[in-house]
Amino acid sequence: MSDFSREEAEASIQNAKDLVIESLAETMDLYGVTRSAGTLYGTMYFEGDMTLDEMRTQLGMSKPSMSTGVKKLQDLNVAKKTFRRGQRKHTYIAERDFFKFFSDFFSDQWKREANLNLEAIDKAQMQLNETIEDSSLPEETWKEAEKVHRILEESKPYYYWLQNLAAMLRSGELIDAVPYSRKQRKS
Amino acid sequence: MSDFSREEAEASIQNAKDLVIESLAETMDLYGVTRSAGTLYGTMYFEGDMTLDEMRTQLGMSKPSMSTGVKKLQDLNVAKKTFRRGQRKHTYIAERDFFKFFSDFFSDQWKREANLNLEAIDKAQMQLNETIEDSSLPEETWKEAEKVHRILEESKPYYYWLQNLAAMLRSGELIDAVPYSRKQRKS
DNA sequence: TAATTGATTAAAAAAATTTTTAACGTATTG
DNA sequence: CAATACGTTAAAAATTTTTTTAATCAATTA
Repeated sequence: MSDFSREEAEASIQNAKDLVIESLAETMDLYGVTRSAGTLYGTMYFEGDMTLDEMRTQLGMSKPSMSTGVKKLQDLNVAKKTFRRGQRKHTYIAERDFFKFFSDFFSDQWKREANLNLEAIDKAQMQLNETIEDSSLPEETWKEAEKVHRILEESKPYYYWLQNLAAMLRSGELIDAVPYSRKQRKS
Repeated sequence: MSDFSREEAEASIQNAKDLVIESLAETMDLYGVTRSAGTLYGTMYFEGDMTLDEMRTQLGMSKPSMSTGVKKLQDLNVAKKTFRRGQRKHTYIAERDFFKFFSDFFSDQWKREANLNLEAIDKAQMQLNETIEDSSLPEETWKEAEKVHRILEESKPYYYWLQNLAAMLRSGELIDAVPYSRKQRKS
């Protein structure tokens, strides 16, 4: 039976895509990507490789927007430059492997976070030691220095843990330690 | 020996704190918190409970800023309202347990992300099925519908995996599966 | 219960980010 | 090697977000 005209069917397909594009864009917000770059990713997600002009046509935005958008997606490793034979324009394709994205993104982020904070803690503790070792200061003062030193010391295990987690994620260990299928976990 | 005056020592302690406050604020950017709310958290991190007016004095900002900042931190579960005996003003204290923060934050975020996308995928696939089942359409059209359907189907394992990861994180399983100490992992 | 203090909401101002238009540089092709 | 097409950078415009001031609401106390 023929419920749909061809045009209706194609509009319906586009509508289905849009539902997911919306949802992907909303998600990518959480990964520090603007809504428009997220929508661009979602659009590319359903296409083969695309030129900047094709993107612009689909999204109705300017070409520099596409250029910077693609750049952001490349930084995130979710878009790659491709070669299309006999095509003068540059082409780009979306990375569809979310596991790879997850691993790259969070292992980088967590490693950076841990290193940044541990470095600050080290510097702060060295500076605090100068005060702590100075016996001529009033009790109140070096007690405060010791308190701050202790608070910082107590936070270190978290950052070590985060470094270890990042390493496990990068190596693939973590991915495989969690089941891939639905409701496989005990209830 | 007396290298420091008391004032110098106190300035030095504050300087040490500031190093870490800066670093915490930069980190919290990654968790969707504005720089100023991040700085507020860092400030509270080294203090006991604080009133809005104490915060404002320390940060040199307006009281409504403190009010909305604390609210954001409460939403993130990194600040809690406390009771200070005989204190009319409200007081708040920073949560220092980063493990708890990590678990709460990411298990929520990942669960939301998985559910949101799986829901969109479901709706999209149902809509695509209408086109796929319509035998009167040109081959090109239902082939496209099938392709999109397949792409979506192939992404599901990732979201199931993410749901499982979120559950493992919430239950504490994941935290304990990763070592807490430095360089414990094989090199 | 009136007066006062403190917190939040609303509206305005300020600041930061995103997007576009326009200019520029680079590379490809005839 | 000239001409043209493409991509990126720069500057301007537009939008969004953040912050503040002002007003309102709520609660405590005298």
